Parts: sequence; C-alpha cells; structure tokens
Amino acid sequence: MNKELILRLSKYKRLLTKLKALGLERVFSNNLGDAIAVAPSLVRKDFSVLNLPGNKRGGYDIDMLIEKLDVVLGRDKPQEVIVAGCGRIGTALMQYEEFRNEGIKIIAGFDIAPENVSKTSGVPIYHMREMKEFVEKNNTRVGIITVPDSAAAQTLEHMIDAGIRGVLNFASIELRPNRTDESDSEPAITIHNINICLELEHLFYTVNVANELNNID
Amino acid sequence: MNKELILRLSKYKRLLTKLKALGLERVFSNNLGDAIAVAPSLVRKDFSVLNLPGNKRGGYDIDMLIEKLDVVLGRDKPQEVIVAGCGRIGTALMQYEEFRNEGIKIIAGFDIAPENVSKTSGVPIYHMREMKEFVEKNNTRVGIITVPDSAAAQTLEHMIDAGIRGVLNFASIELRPNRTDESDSEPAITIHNINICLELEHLFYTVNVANELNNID
DNA sequence: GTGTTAATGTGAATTGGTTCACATTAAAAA
DNA sequence: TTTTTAATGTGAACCAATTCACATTAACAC
Repeated sequence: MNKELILRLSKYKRLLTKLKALGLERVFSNNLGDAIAVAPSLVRKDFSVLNLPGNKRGGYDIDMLIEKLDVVLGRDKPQEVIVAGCGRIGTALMQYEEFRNEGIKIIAGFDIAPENVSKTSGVPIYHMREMKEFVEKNNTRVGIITVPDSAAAQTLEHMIDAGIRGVLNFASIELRPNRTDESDSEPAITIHNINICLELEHLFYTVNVANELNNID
Repeated sequence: MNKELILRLSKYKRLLTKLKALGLERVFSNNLGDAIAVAPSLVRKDFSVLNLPGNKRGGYDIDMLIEKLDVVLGRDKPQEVIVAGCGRIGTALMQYEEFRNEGIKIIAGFDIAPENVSKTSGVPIYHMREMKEFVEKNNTRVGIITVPDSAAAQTLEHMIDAGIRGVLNFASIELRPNRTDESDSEPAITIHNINICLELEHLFYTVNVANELNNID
C-alpha cells in the first residue's frame, strides 16, 4: 500500500469523524474529494480497492467507512510512542495537545541526562540506557527521535536494538534502515524523516526562484 | 519543477558541501545515488535536465555543482523566516541550532500574548498585529505557523495579508491556499503542511497492519 | 598514437498512480 | 409501475517520473 494512499485514508478518517460529530450519516465521493483536495474519482478508486462499498445513489455510509478505515489503518491497537532526546523539541512534543485528540500518547522520554530534563510534562523521563527494558516491557513499537544531528544515527541504533519498529526522525540528517540483512524481506524498521531545514529550503526555492521563473514566462 | 526533484537537489547540495569539506573534488553519479538512496541514472538525469555537465570519465566537479545548485535553489538570497505562535514548538524552533548550519535565520516571533513569551532565545517577539509592518519592512517571504489548530486558519490569513509567500505549517489542520482568484495563475502563497499526528499514524499503520499483512503472505 | 575502460548523457521503455468515461444501479419522481 | 436521475464502480487511457540500455567520449595505459 502506497504512502500517499495511506495518507489519504488517514485524512478521510479524520474528516469522517468530524462529519459524524456534526450529525451527518452519508457522504459522496465529491464531498470527500473537495475536503482533502483530490478528485472524486480517486476517492471512489481508493474505496474500491479497499472494498468499501457505497450506495449507487446515496453515497457512502459514514459509520461503515470509519469502522472499516480504523481496521485498515490499525487503529484498534494502542497508539503509544516514546521520545528519544528531551531537548526543546522533544519536550514540546511531550506536551503537544493535538496528540490527545488523535489517541496518540507519549508514554516516556529518554535522554542521556535525564536529571536535567524538566518533569513538568507529566511524562516520565529515563536514561537512554533504560530504553530497551522499557520498550520490551511495554511492547512499544513507535519512537520519535529529537536528539541533535550528531547523536541521531546512534539513537536510531538504540531504538532498533530496543525493538522499536517505526521511527519519526526530526534530526536534520536523513536516517535510513541499514540493509544489513540483504534478503528481499522488508527492513526491520520503518523511518519517516521530517527535515525542517529541507522543508524551509524548499519554500525558499519556491518563493525566490520558482516565482521569478514564472514571471519570465 | 517537481517537489521530489527539488528535494533531491537540496540533498545533493548538502552532501556535496560535506564532501567538499572532506577535501574531495569530484563525484560520480553512483556516489551521489548511494548517498541519497536513488538510482545513479536518476542523478544523471537530474543534472542533465539542469544542464550541469559532467566529465565523461571523471564524474562531476563538486565546486561547479555546489555553485550551480545554489543558483538553481535560490540560495544567494537571505533565508530569513518569521514564526507565528510562540508556544513550546515555536520557541523550540527559535532555538534550533541546525538552522544556523543551513544559513536559515528566524528573525522574529509573533504571538497574541508576546508578554508571556520568554525572550531567552534572542529572537524578538512581537504582537501578531505587528506582523504586517514587520514583514513589509524586512521583505520577509517565509513564515512558520506553530499556533494551536484552532488559530491556524486565521494565522494563515494574517500571513497572507502581511505578504508572506511561503508557509510551513505545523498545526495538524491541513492549510491550503484558498483559490479566491480562479485564474489559472499560481496561487499567491505556497504552503507545506507538516502534520506530526498524520506521520505517527502512518507509522502505526506500518508497524501494526502492513507487517501483519506481510506475515500472511 | 592506439586501444581500452569507465564514466556521462539521453532517447526509449517502463511503471504506477491518477483521471476519464461510461456502464451500472439504487432511489426518487411521475 | 415506469421513468428519470444521481450517484457508485471500474476498465481503459493517460501522464509524469523513473529506469533501462546503450551510444558517446574523456582519461589512462601501453
């Protein structure tokens, strides 16, 4: 299943929850398409490949969609995360309110100097070396990396060693699963890199260069 | 120019800078490809469309690439940014060290209650209503939104009104340029949404569902 | 100088995701 | 009950990005 598709499914899901809260019961492909800015035919195709049936004139049943999307997206399981690196960004994330709405919970922070980390967030902070034990005990699968660039690769190793399966990396170094086992099997870990510098640079490109090129045309 | 291509160019640029620092003078397409995990033929194609010539046996000249990529990416201009919303994430970004390495500078923060914002970052904090004047005076083009979801849309309007051309949005509501002017011209503003919740949900999907599907196969 | 090699450069083929176009069908209207 | 309508569902067409395959050529060896 491709990345963009999963993203769209999450967006459908979020929107549908809101529509349901407003009391709606059915939606049409063009409603969903408008809302998340894709063609209605793509919405229908998405649902078609997932076997989410609609009604030939009455659109799709919101409850049914929410229920089945939850299964497809694996939302039945607890959405617990750990954070490695309790600097400014790490602690900001620990107190990020939006997580609550989405059912995501940060259950622990790890740092090389836990004694220096403020405990105001309510999230327990442990030493990095306690990660493995914690992850095994809590069966945690997803972690966030918010350590300085210089420590990012090592922290990833820590997480892999601890048994983490999915990583959201905020260090501005691109982390990749190192393909030690050259089998054709999936890598043991999935990594999403959020590179703030790169995003800003892209924006600078767009506002500085791309627009000027347009002006020439 | 497409999004993925620009991203690759930024990655090439960053890598090339490091290679240069190590004393290298030339690279081959497969070096670059390995480093940023793309096929060497794609590296060559990228350079080919940009008219960045290589040497039929000696690869590409690093200095030349850096110089020309800087032009293509618009790095000659100052990379100054403002931040709207000086909560935990906003202030964390103001103190984010990596920006310095990339020549990015946060030159001001804006908040509805600037008196409550700690000034330890060294970045001046103004009231949101002063944004327009500041942006016009400093000719700022790029802004970061780190306000709560509920204020995100309104903050975007502020930025558009102030003359900001590129926005990096951290609120977990997807912001889009509203196509008021239905001309076929480019929208007046470019928005990149970084949705941390969505990223985590994608990871949960991968670790909870995708792997189980694989196990069935 | 000639031959060999190891790289680039690029047209053609491929791929995979998106859109199109329309057959299908459930609901509402007549 | 029949007709009309407005939605879904989906194979085919499309498109853009990537990869392939190989002609080209600069550097080096002999």
